[in-house]
Amino acid sequence: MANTCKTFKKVDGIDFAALPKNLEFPKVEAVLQERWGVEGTYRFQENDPRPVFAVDTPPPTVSGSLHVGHIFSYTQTDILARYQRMKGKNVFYPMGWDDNGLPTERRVQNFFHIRCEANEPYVAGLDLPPILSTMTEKELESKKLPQRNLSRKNFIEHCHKLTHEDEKLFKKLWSHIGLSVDWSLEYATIDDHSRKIAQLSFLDLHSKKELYQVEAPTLWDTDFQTAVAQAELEDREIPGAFHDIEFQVEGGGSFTIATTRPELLPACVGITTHPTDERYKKFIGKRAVSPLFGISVPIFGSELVNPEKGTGILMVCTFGDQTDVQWWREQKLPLRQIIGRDGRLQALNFGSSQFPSGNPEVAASHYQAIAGKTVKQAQKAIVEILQANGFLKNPPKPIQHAVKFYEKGDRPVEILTTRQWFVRLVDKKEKIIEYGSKIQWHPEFMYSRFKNWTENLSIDWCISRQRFFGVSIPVWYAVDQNGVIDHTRPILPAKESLPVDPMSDVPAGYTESQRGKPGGFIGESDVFDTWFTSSLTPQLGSHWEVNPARHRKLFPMDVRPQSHEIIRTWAFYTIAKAMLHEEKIPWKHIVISGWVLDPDRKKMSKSKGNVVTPSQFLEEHGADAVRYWAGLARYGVDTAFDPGIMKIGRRLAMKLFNAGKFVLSQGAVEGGVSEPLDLAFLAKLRKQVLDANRAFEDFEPAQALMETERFFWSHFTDSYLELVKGRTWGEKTAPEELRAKASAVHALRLGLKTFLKIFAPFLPYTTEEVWSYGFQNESKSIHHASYPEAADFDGIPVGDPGVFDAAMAAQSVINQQKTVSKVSIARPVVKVALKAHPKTIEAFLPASRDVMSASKVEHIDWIRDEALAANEFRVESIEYGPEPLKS
RNA sequence: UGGCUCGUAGCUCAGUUGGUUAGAGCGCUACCUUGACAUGGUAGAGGUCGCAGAUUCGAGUUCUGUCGAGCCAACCA
Repeated sequence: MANTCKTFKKVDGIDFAALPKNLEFPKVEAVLQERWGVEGTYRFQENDPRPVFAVDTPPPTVSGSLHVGHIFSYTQTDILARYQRMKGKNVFYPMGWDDNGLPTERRVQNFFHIRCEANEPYVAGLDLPPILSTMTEKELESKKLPQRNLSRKNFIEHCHKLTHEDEKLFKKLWSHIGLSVDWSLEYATIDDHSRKIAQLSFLDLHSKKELYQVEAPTLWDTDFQTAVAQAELEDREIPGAFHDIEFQVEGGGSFTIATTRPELLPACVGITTHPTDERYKKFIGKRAVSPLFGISVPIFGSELVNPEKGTGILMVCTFGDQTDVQWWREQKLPLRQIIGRDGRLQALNFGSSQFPSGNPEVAASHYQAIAGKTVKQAQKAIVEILQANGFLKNPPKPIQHAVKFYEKGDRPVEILTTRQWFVRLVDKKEKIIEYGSKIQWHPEFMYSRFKNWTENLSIDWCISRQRFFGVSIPVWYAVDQNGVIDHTRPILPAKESLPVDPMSDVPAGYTESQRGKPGGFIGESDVFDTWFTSSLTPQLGSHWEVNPARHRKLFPMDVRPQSHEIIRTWAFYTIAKAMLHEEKIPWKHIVISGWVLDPDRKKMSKSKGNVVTPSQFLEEHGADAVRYWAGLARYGVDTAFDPGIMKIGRRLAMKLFNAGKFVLSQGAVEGGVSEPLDLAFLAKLRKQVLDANRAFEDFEPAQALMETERFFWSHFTDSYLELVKGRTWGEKTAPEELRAKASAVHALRLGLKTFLKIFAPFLPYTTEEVWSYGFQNESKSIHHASYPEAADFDGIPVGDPGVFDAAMAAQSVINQQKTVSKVSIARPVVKVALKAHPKTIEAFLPASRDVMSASKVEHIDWIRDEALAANEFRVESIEYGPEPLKS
């Protein structure tokens, strides 16, 4: 709808009357996205001498699910980047995709209903359609279709295919929300460059002797069938039960242990109790016999046992938990592995040296009932047998207890003895903490999370995973003449040959025909923990070991934005890596964003079904409004999802647009700022500029937004704009009138320009649009304009802010009187008697013409009263003129 | 059990190094369609700052204790 107001006219080729009544978001967003892309507005200039501001952008896990949490934290980072860009920095702001790893594999498996099977032959050109496009999940489930087995190579191809599609969705969202990312710096953690850097990291750590490979008890997820790291564990409260099982002591006597894992009875390797426990200390040094399986095990004392817990005496198994591992090491107990990699109880040979049963046949018959079962099924079965044979002293006592899970898994982790690669970290805890302390944490208290975690670290970093879609561990092993693999001397590739895939590439000095043959070699099939690669994001961006000049320029980076739940993984590993590789910190600042909670203040998660999808809110409120909501949140503070805040953001954007239209339609005029009210306003604005700068420098952009917004409404649109309208309306001819008008127009334009710039990092679309109506001669894009600073006000006489305060207070008190009298604000006032302190009157007088004009007051009678506070006005009497004519 | 964070108006949150009468927005109520904007404007009601002590001339702000919420870890036989 075209605007017909007489205020609007054509200025500098812009027909303000033709502009829409309000900002049309979807249209403007699309146009500007296109323009920024074409003009390369956010391009990093590698050969530019300006100081760099490098952002270590989190590569999002490409899992196809986008939620408001993404928008929230990425927008906060973008705001920082935009501020630094306007500060004249050469901003390095890449985007990566974390597309490998378990979440991706799981999604690909479900999406195509496939499974990776190492022995399956490769099928060239295989391109499966997504199964869920032809049937619903329910139909799929009811049909019980078997998953199709794919070769490793075919499986990886499908992973690439799906992640590529998912990345497009992310990119679309990022563009819509207005991230000022340089898309020419796009990368994926599985691409050749990332694989190369990750493998270089491996070689470097290997040469520094910080890597080792060992066959040892390892945390194992039975669903994914891979080793996992301590950092990837989480506790979950699940129901369980204490089972009281009676053991006989050799040479007489008996006792009852309490266990939550009776299915591990065949894996029992010892019994322990507290050395001072009067009930049991007589048994220490003797041996006990496990019921059902008749295996003789030693009884030993240990300070670690809590006499209060259970029955005060317990069985040590292979392996119930990490304490079992400790006892196994200390007491040099035998190994009785009964749980297989698939989480099922594997076949055992009772009577062998490993399972020396007193009665192998009986043991085997008991075990037959649980062999091949999952842990859960086996538990149920063995409880029945124990009960039938009278070994269960009491009915199982249900409890609720915390059990360790792999954070992405569905069953508790087991501890299995497997061969894995580790990075030595436990011996460097203090040094890692020291490096962490050299980084500035925002908010500061997040450092204690990092410190706390590092202090409690007890296991080295297991970096090998028995998965498929990941970065290969770049080693081969020699196979000797007897066909035995020699793990002790891994064959490493040359740096120049990276990246390599040991499953298809051949080590130097061998030929492909020797693969897997005696006297030949075998490639490592394991891949890296995804954190091994993503802990290198700064190095991926800086091209560490590949381009030294670029690395020097970008590393350490300036800021790492991330959320707090991955301090123990991403932040921790990144700090450790930078320290191990170069004795450096990876970034100067780390900024921790809070979580988005649902309106009931619960954490949003897919399983709870309370996830809000971002696109609907972007469409409903506009990108700037959503950004406003994100920009208002302080770092490290969780924020409830609240569309109400977005509405306010939209209101601010609209107001900026309309105020911009009004100011710019005045055109630029000759002259300077001379009127006291205008100088007073600019003096206040100057302070606002200083505050905004300080807030950003302190990493508190929310503060800048909040304060500027308040100032914008109260001092600009609601007051100053209204106060000077009288001087801008209509055709002016008298020199004094022209001068007064010019003063207002100059101050209005400087004010608008300053507000646009301060809001630009938060509201990039609205500000760019309004900027294009009047300030493009200063800078094509507002996002390259210089951030406001005190020097912008040089050459303008410093006004007395008191004039502005007095004018605002007087205007307010007259408005108030009109409201109380229930007359319109436009009602003329023939005469008003105002009471105020003499000093307030003195401050007011220079602005009296503007206030009288804005409030339609024809005459003021002053009453001096020293008892009133500063800027306190009282209406003693008021006489209204007739209501203005309505047209 | 330990570490960290939070507790201010019905709701969402500000409140800088202690300093007049504790602020904003939303919501609510009343009024006003004035020439950038009704996706607007003007005003009003609404709070013993979780609780109890201590320091101080003075505490929402500092200290101690306590209650409640959340997070991270330890324990988890």
